[in-house]
Amino acid sequence: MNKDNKIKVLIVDDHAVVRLGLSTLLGYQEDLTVVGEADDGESAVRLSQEAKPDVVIMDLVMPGMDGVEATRRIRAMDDSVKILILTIFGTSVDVARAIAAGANGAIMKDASNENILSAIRTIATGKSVLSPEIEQSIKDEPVPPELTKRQLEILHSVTRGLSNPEIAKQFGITVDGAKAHLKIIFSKLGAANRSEAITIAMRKHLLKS
Amino acid sequence: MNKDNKIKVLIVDDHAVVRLGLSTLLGYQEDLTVVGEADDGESAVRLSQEAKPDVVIMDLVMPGMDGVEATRRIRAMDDSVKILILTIFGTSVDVARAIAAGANGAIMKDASNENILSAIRTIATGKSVLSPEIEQSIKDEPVPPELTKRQLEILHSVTRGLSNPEIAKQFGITVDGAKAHLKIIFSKLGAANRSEAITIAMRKHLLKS
DNA sequence: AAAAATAGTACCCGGTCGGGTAGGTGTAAA
DNA sequence: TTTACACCTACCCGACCGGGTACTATTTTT
Repeated sequence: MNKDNKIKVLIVDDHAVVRLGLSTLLGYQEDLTVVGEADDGESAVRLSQEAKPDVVIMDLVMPGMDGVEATRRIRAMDDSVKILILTIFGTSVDVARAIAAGANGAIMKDASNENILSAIRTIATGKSVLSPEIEQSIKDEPVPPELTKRQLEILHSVTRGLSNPEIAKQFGITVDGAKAHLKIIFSKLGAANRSEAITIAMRKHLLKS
Repeated sequence: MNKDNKIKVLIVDDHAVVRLGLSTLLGYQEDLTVVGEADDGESAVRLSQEAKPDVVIMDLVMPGMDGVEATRRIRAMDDSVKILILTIFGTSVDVARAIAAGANGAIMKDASNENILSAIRTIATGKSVLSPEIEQSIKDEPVPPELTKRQLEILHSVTRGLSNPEIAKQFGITVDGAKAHLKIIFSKLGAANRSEAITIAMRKHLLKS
């Protein structure tokens, strides 16, 4: 790993308590050393250049640049840096995105301290770590149903309770145009109507609000 | 507080990392001592009887009995125990419920270590601690629009995309009956139609899923 | 005991919804 | 250069939605 034979770890989490917990946990381990802590994506990217960690423990939900984007940038700069997603919240969809962005593993919020340590060590050797639940949920949702920008805008209007005539007026198109969009949205989401479409879109985190 | 003049603290959180972080943080303080840790509501109630803490640091979202219910029971048994909600996730509505259940204060996920410590000390003296954001959000939603059990069941069917005839069949009532429920749900939520009702209900966390 | 809320049935009516079909653009990949 | 897709228009049609009103019964609250 490096001359001291210790695995260098960078901790990235926006919660001070979690950072303290992780650094305490890692501090007790003889084969691990914490080389830095970051509380957002920008700092994470910067510190991973300066401190050259072997493993980055990365939270997903953070203010500013999120964990997925930080993962992408760190891996783009140096793909010898291994990244372990440790998501306190964050859904399986987010994790799947992070994996796609280059993360080497992910463990969920309910992980025990032992699980976290073994995950770090496993990842440091170059192997990947995926909890069975996450692996399953990635397979369950092979294609995140992609909606175009326009379709998302229209869907957002639907969540605000707008009718097709109202949507048409708002977007300067005809009612039939609005309906045409809705038809495609429904078929992409597998929804039978507006109500189900909203629920599905919420569940898949397609809506910002 | 007690003969050692130390504030006895019970830590309740289902995340091992957070518990470790908190106990580490509190361990450095001369006026604080950790008398126990719990990872769910049941253990929290039991330990608060055995360990007689002065302050309980309570997470809201936990498997099994949640923080709100645990708060209610602990305060019911002994209202000299002060409870500080430390919510990693958990919305302002949840916090408001916890306050109503007897919690003495709440701080949000982005609290610094210093904020957490000062909140513990403040609460131990009998004062209450509420972050400005939380205080504001409690005032913003003075009346959580209460739906009856029946209305929530029907609203849940709506989120699944069921039509009025389908809802009627499912509940063994007439279509007019289903429509009558929907009319009341809409007026309570201030929604113009099913779509807006779903969005509002989601935002106010009235739906379990 | 009276008032209010919940739950349910029933009818009317205009507007909306969703599906089908059939086209017309433009843009961006194969 | 086809092919595909996003975007938009147009028409038809049966079903559905939401609002209004009215009435009954039970339970809860005052």
